[in-house]
Amino acid sequence: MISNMERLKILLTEKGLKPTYQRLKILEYLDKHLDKHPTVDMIYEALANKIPTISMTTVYNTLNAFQEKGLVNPVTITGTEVRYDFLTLPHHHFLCKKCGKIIDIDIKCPIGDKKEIYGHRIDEFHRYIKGVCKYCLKKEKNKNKH
Amino acid sequence: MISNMERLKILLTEKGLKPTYQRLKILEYLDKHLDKHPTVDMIYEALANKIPTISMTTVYNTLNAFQEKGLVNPVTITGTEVRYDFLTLPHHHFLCKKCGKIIDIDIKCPIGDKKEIYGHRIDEFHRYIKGVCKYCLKKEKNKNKH
DNA sequence: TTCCATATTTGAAATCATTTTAACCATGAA
DNA sequence: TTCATGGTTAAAATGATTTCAAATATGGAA
Repeated sequence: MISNMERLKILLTEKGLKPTYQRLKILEYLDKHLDKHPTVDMIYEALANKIPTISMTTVYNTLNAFQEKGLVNPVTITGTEVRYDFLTLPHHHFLCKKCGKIIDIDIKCPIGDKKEIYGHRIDEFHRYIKGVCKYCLKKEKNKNKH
Repeated sequence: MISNMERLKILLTEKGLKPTYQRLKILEYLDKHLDKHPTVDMIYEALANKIPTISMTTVYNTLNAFQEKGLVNPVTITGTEVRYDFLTLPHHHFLCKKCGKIIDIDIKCPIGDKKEIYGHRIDEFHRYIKGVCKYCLKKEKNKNKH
């Protein structure tokens, strides 16, 4: 049975990146917190406990390298910060304007598989929705009851 | 016959913004260059000729005010800069990775009119595509002929 | 029209995220 | 062991955006 760390090590090597301790730890964090869509800062803060010498520059460098290799996708949905998304399957994002949570959403759409639109070649297809998530809607409803 | 400037003046007043000279000029620029999706800098540079005293701060302030009132939409498709989109009808964006141009696209999609998805309330629905525009594709083709 | 209160504009300074730089360190090959 | 290469680090530089306080413009009331 292959361990999770082994899996991530292989992933880095496949992408042509040396599996250094810092890169592995950053990748592990992204993998463990898929739902968080963390910022550079969140990753740095979380790892600084375990790796006291880690620097912001390393987190920036690493995320830029991951992005170039297609391991990670920047998500600029909030408009004020860059969040990072560990790439698994293509999916879309929902930003809750109340709690700020970013929720992964699967939207089926006929354009999804097209390779071309109005003569332009399609390489990437991104979608995002802003609104209020069902948890915040529920809270609002309960508040109004009293 | 109502002039274009009158129309923009009315638009500002309707939104609760005093139609000052600077705001009118910025709005006029946005209206005249719908296809450009300009940055703060592009607007500043273009207006600095006509209004030598205008400041960056004013352009920032004005765009932030326009955004709050729903006159303008920030477009973060390139990942390195904020482009501004003068709101007319809902539409989507195509970024050409060769020439950097942002092209407005009309995509029909069944989800487009939905008010809810997986229980979350939909307020805004954004979509963007990255690829190579038809003009750059044509250039590439011609190059290969020789 | 003139005066006034208020909102807007302005340039300078402050802030904040990100990148650059240069020194240091780790790794693997000769 | 030595060397070359690439990665990590902290400090400094950069660049976009915001804050601040003073100056100015605006629209309403007298």
